[in-house]
Amino acid sequence: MPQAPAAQAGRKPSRIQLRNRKRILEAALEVFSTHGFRGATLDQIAAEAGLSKPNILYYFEGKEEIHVTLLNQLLDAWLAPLRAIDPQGEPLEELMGYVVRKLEMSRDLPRESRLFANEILQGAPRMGPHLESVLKPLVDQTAAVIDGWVRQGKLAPVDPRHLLFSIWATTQHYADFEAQVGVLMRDVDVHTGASAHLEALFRRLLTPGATAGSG
Amino acid sequence: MPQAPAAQAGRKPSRIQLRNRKRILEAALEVFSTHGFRGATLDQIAAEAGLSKPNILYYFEGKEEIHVTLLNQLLDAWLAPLRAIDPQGEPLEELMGYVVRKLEMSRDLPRESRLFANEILQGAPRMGPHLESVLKPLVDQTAAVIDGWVRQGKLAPVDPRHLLFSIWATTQHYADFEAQVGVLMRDVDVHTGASAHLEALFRRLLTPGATAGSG
DNA sequence: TCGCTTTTTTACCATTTGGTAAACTTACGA
DNA sequence: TCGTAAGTTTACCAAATGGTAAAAAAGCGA
Repeated sequence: MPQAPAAQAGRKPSRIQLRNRKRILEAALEVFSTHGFRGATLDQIAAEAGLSKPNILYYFEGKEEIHVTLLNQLLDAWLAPLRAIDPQGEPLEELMGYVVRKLEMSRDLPRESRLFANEILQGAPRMGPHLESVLKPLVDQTAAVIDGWVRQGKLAPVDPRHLLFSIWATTQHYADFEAQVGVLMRDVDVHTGASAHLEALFRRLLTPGATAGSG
Repeated sequence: MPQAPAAQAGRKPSRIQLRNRKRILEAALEVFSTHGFRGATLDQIAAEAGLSKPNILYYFEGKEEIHVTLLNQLLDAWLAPLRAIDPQGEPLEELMGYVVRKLEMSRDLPRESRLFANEILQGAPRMGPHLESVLKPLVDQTAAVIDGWVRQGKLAPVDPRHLLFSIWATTQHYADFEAQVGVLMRDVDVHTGASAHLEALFRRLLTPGATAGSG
């Protein structure tokens, strides 16, 4: 067997291997996040990575493997802030901290956000199982924590899952819909305004006290 | 000139023409919204529409024209609820009504939402000018109305544009991220829960009164 | 029913694109 | 410095895809 580092589970990747795999994933992130899976081509990724197409296929089995690798790596980083919520912490501050961290991720890692959005938008064809096995248990667990906080009266009553949806939606919106946000808020410091706004939005929702009922 | 109804600006489209153009656009909405522009193929659209590929190209100049037609038709419907906000109305109820209408659209027209999301996600390559000429003026105008309401003390202080972003993000999330929402809230009545949650979220934000300041 | 227009189908094409084979070059331990 | 393994390039391919030409088939007013 003269060559086979692509799917090779063999040990100890060489320095070159490490460097080039990283380059490819970085290039692929750029290309996939802006064009989606089918919109991206291996040629684009190759050009962006400064490698030839066959060379890329020397490191990865195919287009799909690159995409899946990216997605799975991403999900971990993506969920880190959620894992960081401390059930022992002060409920309101734990959740507000989560909002802030998610907004920062949206600003600092917009490509990752868009990659993820593209995948989910198209029905999560390459991520469904992962959502089930990784995301769902974590969300169930977090939802239980939040429910506990609500029952203790430390938070205003909320549906934990809808709360998470709102946080994800509002924070990631700045990355995913950047093209639109850019048209509507030209040369303004978007992040600062967003931060203040989301701070108010979620603090008001979650602060316990009189339930703002309506007619 | 034996044939040319595709780009033809000529008058009076025949009954067949009307019916088939509608079929094609319906099929294209289905296909584009799930696969994105580049991910969709004319063959898929043709199959979905029950027509042959060349027949589709008899009615539209090409793939791009179908997409653009869909997008422009969509934007109008999409902005209708925003136009429906009445500057003379009761501020809080006008905005809450807007939230409700947007959430209903997300439930009833998820494909349209995803089509739009796909386009914006990829940098609005075929919609940029339209956003500029149609969306921006309308948003500027609405922002002025909301600002007025805030200055009159009828609403808690908010940045109108960030408010709109939050409304769009939270409501459209249920359509655009349906694949994820479905994993996390299996066989639950998502819409009802979402409605109650967003009602609380935005009513608390917007109800004037003590500003929920923080540290 | 005739004759003309509109609509649809049958064959094709050129390009793009994911992927492969095999030769060639470089890295590196002995 | 030499030989083997790792890495890279050149030259291809088959399938998919957007699109076209032209003939065949409906429609339809007179």
